[in-house]
Amino acid sequence: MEEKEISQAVIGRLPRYFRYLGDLKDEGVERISSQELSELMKVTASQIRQDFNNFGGFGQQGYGYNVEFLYKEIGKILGLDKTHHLIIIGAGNLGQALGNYMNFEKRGFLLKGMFDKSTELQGKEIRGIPVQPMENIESFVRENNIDIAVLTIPKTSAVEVAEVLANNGIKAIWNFAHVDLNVPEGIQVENVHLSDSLMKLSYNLERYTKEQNK
Amino acid sequence: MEEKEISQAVIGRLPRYFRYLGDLKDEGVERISSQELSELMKVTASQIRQDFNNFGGFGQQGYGYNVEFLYKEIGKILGLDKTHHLIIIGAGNLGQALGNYMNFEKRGFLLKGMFDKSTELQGKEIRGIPVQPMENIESFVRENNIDIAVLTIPKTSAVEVAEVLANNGIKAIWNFAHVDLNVPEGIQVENVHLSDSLMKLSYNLERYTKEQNK
DNA sequence: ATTCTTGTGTCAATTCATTGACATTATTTT
DNA sequence: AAAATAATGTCAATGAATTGACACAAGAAT
Repeated sequence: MEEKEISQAVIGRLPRYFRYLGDLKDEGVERISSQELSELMKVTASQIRQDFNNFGGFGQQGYGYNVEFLYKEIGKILGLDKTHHLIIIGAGNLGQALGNYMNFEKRGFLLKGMFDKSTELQGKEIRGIPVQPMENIESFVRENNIDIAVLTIPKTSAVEVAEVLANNGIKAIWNFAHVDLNVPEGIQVENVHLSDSLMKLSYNLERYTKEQNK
Repeated sequence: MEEKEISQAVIGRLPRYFRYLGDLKDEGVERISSQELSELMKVTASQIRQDFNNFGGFGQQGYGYNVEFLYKEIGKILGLDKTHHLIIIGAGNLGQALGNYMNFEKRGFLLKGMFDKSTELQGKEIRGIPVQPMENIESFVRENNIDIAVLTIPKTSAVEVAEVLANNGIKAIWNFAHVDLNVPEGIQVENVHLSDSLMKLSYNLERYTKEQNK
C-alpha cells in the first residue's frame, strides 16, 4: 500500500491541511467536503482529493471527510504521533527564539539540549535547558537519543558541526544557516533560508511595482 | 523584453544562485560555465541556462558567465540594488532575532521601526530602534515610507494587523504568523511557516526510518 | 588565416503536477 | 422502500517544469 513515493509537492501541502483541519476541529466542525475545504483554503477540490488519496481514501462518498479523523490521520502521516528529541545548536537570538517557542513541544518536539560556543551564554537556561559548550555535542547526541538538531549558527561553522552530528547518528537537521549542508544520504535536511525568503519577497515587490508603472 | 511572467519556481532558485555566485566572487573566481556551476550546486546545467535565459542571456558562448557581472545582475533582478524600509511588528524573541540580524542591512533592508503590544517591551531598543506601541503603526507606516512589514506576532492578532497595514499603504508583508493572511491583491505576502517546515522534516524523517526497517 | 574546442541559447522531448470529468456509492428525503 | 442528492475516488486531459540535444558563436590553438 504505502509503496509509491509521495511527491514533495504533496508533502509540502500537508501541514497546511493539518492547520486548517485543526482550526475546524476546534470550532466544532464534524465533517467537511472537499468542495467546502477548497473554498476555505483557496485551492481546487480536485487537488485536495488527489492529495488525500495518495494515502488511501480518508473520505466517504456522499458524506465527505470526518474532520477529527482526517486531522489525526494527517498528523500520523507527518509523524506527529511520535515524540522527537531535539537539540538547538547556537543559542543566539534565533536559537533562543526557537527554544522558547512552546508550540513545538505540543506537537511532540521536545527540546533536550542547547549548545553554544560563547562562554557568556553557557550556563544560561532556556526554559530550564542549560546552554552547554560545543564539545559536549557528540556525547550528548549519542547518549540522549537525539534525532533532530536545529542549526542556528553562522554558516562558517555549520558545515563542520553538521559533519560531527552526522558522525554521531543524528537523523535530521533543521538548518537555519545560510549554507547548503553536505551530509550523507539518509540524513534528512530541511533548510530555512530566511534571507532567500526575503529576497523572493523583494523580487515580487519590485516586479509588481514595475508592472503598475507601465 | 521583460514581458512574459517568470515562474515562481525560477524566482525561488535565484537567491541560491546569488549566494553561490557571491561566494565565488569572494574567492576571486572570474568566470564559470553552467557545467561547473551545476556540479557545485548539484542541479542540471540545462536548468541553470534555462533559468538565466528567462532574463535574457547573461553568458557568452565559448566563455561561460562572468561571475561578478552575473552576481550583480541577479542582485538587480531581486531588487537588491534598491533600499527597502521595514518595520517589525512583534518584538518577542523572534522579532528581536530578526531585528538583530545585521545581514539584512547589508542587502539594503533597513529596519526603521519596531512595535509591540506589551508595555514591558515598549521603550526597549534593538540596535538603536525603540519598540513602540501598536497604536503608532498606522501613522508610522504612512509617514516613513515603509514598504515591508515583518509580522512576528501570534496568529490571533496577525490577521487584523495585516488589514491595518494594507489600509495604510504597505506593499509587502513577511509573515511569520501561522495563519494565511487575506490581503488585497497587489500586496505581496511571503510566508515563513516554521512549524510547517518542521513537520515536513518530521515526515521525511519518519518515511526514511520506515523504509530502512523493510 | 584556419581549424578546433568550448559552452551558450534555444528547441524539442520528457517527466511531473494540476485540473476536469464522471461513474459509483453512501446518505438523505419523500 | 425507492428516488434524489451529495460527494468521493479515480481516470483522462491539460498545463507546467525539467531535462536532453544540438546548432552556432566566441575564443584558443595551430
